[in-house]
Amino acid sequence: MPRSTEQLEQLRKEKKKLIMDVALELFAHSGFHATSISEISKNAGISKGLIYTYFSSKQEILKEITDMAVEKIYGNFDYDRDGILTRDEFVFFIHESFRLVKENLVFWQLYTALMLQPGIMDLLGDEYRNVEGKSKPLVQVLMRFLETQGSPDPQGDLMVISSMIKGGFFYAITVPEFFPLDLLEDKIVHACFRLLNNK
Amino acid sequence: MPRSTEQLEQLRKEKKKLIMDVALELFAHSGFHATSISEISKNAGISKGLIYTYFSSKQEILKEITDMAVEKIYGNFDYDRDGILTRDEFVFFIHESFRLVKENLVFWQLYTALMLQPGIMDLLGDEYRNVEGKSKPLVQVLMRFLETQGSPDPQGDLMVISSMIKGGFFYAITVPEFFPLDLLEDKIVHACFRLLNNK
Amino acid sequence: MPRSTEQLEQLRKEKKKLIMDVALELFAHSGFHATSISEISKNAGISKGLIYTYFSSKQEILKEITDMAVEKIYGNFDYDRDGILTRDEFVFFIHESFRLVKENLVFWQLYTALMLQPGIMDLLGDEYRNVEGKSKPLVQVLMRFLETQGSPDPQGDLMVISSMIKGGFFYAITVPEFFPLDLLEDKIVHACFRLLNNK
Amino acid sequence: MPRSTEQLEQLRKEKKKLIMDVALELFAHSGFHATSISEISKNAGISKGLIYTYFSSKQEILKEITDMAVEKIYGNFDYDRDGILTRDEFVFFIHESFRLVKENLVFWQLYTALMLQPGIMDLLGDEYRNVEGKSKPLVQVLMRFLETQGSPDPQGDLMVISSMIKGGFFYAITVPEFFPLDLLEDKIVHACFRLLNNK
DNA sequence: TATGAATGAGCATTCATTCAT
DNA sequence: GATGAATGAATGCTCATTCAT
Repeated sequence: MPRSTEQLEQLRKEKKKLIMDVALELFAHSGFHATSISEISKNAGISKGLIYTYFSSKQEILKEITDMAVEKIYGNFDYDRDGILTRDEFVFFIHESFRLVKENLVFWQLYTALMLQPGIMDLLGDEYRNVEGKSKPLVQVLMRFLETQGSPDPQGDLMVISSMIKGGFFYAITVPEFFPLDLLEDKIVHACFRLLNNK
Repeated sequence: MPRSTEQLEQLRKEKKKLIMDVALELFAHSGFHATSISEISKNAGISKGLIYTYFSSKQEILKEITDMAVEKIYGNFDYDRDGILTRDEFVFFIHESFRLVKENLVFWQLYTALMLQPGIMDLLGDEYRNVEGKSKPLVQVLMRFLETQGSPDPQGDLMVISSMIKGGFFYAITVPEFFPLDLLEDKIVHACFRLLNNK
Repeated sequence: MPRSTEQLEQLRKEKKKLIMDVALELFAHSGFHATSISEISKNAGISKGLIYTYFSSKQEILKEITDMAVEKIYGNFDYDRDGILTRDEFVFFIHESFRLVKENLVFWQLYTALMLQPGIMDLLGDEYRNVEGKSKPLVQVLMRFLETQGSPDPQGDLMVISSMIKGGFFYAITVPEFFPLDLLEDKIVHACFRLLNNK
Repeated sequence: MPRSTEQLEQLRKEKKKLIMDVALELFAHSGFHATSISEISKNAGISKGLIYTYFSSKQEILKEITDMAVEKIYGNFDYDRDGILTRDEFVFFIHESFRLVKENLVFWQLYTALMLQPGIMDLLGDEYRNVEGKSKPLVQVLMRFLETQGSPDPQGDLMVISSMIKGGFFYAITVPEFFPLDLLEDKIVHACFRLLNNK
């Protein structure tokens, strides 16, 4: 007699997650192409063939990893609320962003590496636009915030602040031991206000 | 009559450079693993076998590309001079850095992608430390500059300014069309002084 | 309460037949090797595993298909009766043969394809000799018929008539739309008598 | 220094032919799907990889085999000349056809097996129409011949004669030891005239 | 009986590398 | 120096078969 449907469903979910976790780790560490299905299966303690019960191809593993991460990351990141950021919300927004990056370091490492290799991004098709697409409103929220703060040059400040945050993320992802991250966050928040206050 | 030794030497150098240029372009565009020796040879208009008279392996091409680029980039970048930066020198320093990045976009793209994949970095061995190693004094020069400018928190400012520059580079490398780069540079320089002035 | 033994037996038989019917269709359409057990199970609406309670291997499905078809086809084809064919019986014999082919087109297609691949035939072992073996008396009956009809060259006529019938079957199997089959049958019967009459 | 172009060209041609010969033998014997590239390479005494220097895929080997055989077979088979067959030409035509089949038994075995598996034929694309296409005028020539011979039922006779020849070919291909082939040819030719004479 | 997750050998194909010419 | 034929290990993937449930 077959196993109960729920049991099976549960089993499938767990195994799928296991594969994705292992794959994410390996992809981030050695790159997509340098990671073989064989390696993934070995690290996951399963057979090569089983992977294909859960994913139709290596690419699909990548795709689903991206989807999962994007869902997980942006899912509960309600930066947009009413579209208007107060000062407190802005502080919260930056710290929240850093928290997300720190909590998903491995994914962001993979994602950043992916972004630098258009060849792979193309494989992902529309999915990747999830990430890029979802970060666009973020820029708009930031822009509006700079305007409400009375910045005399919102566009210039946006560039500078975006760069600062992006750079901070980059340090967090590539050499987290280089700067004490919590300190870096504070300094960045602080710097933002210093820039805004001496309009 | 055999050609003179120098002529031969010259020919070798040119061919080697050709191979490295082609390889860099392809590595940056499609990634190291997705680029085959066959492709490199085809794009360089030579035979597969010939590549192996210049390089002992595919990895060595990557290694030498890194060496060459580091040499070329940091070779004539005398940011250190007397170890002390004046304000003008600081401005020059940032613009010079951006110039270097813009002029070698493809290399930096490859290099950044590489940095995100320890797996490949490890293959390169000590060579990669050239880049990291050579950038350390840069940080020190910056640090001293911040101190001479009377920054009340040189370490914090270093973090923030480093992040800003790194982030700017990242935009330059990944989405150069996103921000007008020249403008971005100016804004970053300007922001630095705004930060330093409102100590 | 358990079902009666016969009921169970009946169920088993029906399921087995279902599998064989589905398999025959798929084998004939895409070939033995290109048809997977997975596909068979899907088309039969059962699980992969269940197939193995009815057949010990993929090859065995093929074997049993052949057996079944041969049984079905030659089982109620009493061409032999008293071993002597009258003219009417000869006519009936040819039409009956065509009917068998037309009614089991898919099987004959598979069988003919199989015959052309000794590799697979070998796998089937003795079973295939069922078909070849059973067709031998057929040839003898034919031979005797030609003799009784006073053919001056029974062996030659046997070759020619056998070829004609075989060729007709081939057209029926591969391009049934090429010749109107009923017409073809008539013409063949007619040709046989024309050949026999102008001894 | 590289080998001379002609030498290379010669080498390539020979090796390509070797691969195709071995592949044809194996395909005909065990079928396309049951024959692995590994087997082909082993039988040809070369490495697996080398096959891909000459053919881009397994399918392409099949395609080129078909092309080659069709070229070879129909290339010097001028059945059409002036479109009109005399009696002598008709005799020559049948014997020539049998000769072609006997000389390329293995190919025709493969080809016939292929025809019975639409799945594979589709892989070949337009190429296969070469064979089918080239045999169409043949039918027309035959038809005209029957008319000039004063057949009262050219269409019926075409069916019967086509079947006879096709069946003869089938015996030649599948069980050449069954009928003495030369005898079979004569009997078929003879039967044709018997059919035509007793209009 | 029936399921489908799991296995692992096998397949077509790719590619860094070697070497005879 | 220069070529490209040749190699064979490795890759992504398939599939007949097994087995815990």
